[in-house]
Amino acid sequence: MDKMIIEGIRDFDLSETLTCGQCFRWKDIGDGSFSGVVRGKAVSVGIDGDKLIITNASESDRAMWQDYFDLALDYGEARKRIADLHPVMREAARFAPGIRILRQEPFEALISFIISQNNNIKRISGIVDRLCENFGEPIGGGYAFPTAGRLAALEPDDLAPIRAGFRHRYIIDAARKVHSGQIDLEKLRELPYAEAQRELMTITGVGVKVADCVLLYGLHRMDSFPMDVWMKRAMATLFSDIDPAVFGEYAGIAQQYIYHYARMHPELMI
DNA sequence: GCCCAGGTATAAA
DNA sequence: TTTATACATGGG
Repeated sequence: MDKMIIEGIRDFDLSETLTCGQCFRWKDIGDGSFSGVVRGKAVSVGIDGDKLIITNASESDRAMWQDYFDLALDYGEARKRIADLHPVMREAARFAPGIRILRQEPFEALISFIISQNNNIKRISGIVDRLCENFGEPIGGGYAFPTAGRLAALEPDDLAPIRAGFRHRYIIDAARKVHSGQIDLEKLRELPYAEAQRELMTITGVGVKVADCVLLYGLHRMDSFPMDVWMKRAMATLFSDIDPAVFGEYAGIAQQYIYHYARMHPELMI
């Protein structure tokens, strides 16, 4: 357990990627690096030039970390392609050149985005922290994300310590549907987008927006780009002339660019 | 106090 | 099928 170095890093900005609202367990240490827990491993990460440095990672997990940070995908190329799709996308893509779509654990993404509804990023992070501290397995330097089985055995009131309010019953319902096999998250990787979305929405507290986030951030469904979530909410007037199908395999990244862009241009939101 | 936050469930029109 | 309101909590 020491420093793992992954070389040849390009088009990767840790702050843009880890604080953009796609994940909630990374903390800014202050020197440009971040500490967090992924798949039960507590590490810190930093970038120096073209080197990604992961501290406290074991060498046997190298492939897992490359996968998690989506290092196999050429985001520079993706960004060019997206910029060429639409003038608004060219503008939006300028604002977050270093964003990557992480491959988070599906169950963690599901619970995290249930918590995210009608909430803000800072408080979401606090609730997720308390969820892990109270119900996650202790690991060296932190806590793993709780398993579906552990949460499924609880009652909504047992979640009082995490202070997520009305979302407690949603979290328990999600955990029980996953633990019982009623929802098979892995299966959602292969299903047509609309079917995967419909399955997720059988969970109380999961609507189109949460389902979209779970599919993109938890299952890396890069084909997700629901009109009813992003076109209406963020920039209906600017995108009045576009067919979302043109985004194809870049839809997920395009969606993240738009969200990031819209955050900096609230006047474009409806 | 009031408003908002990576929304959704629920009831009513 | 569409629209209005409540929802727990905490920061500004």
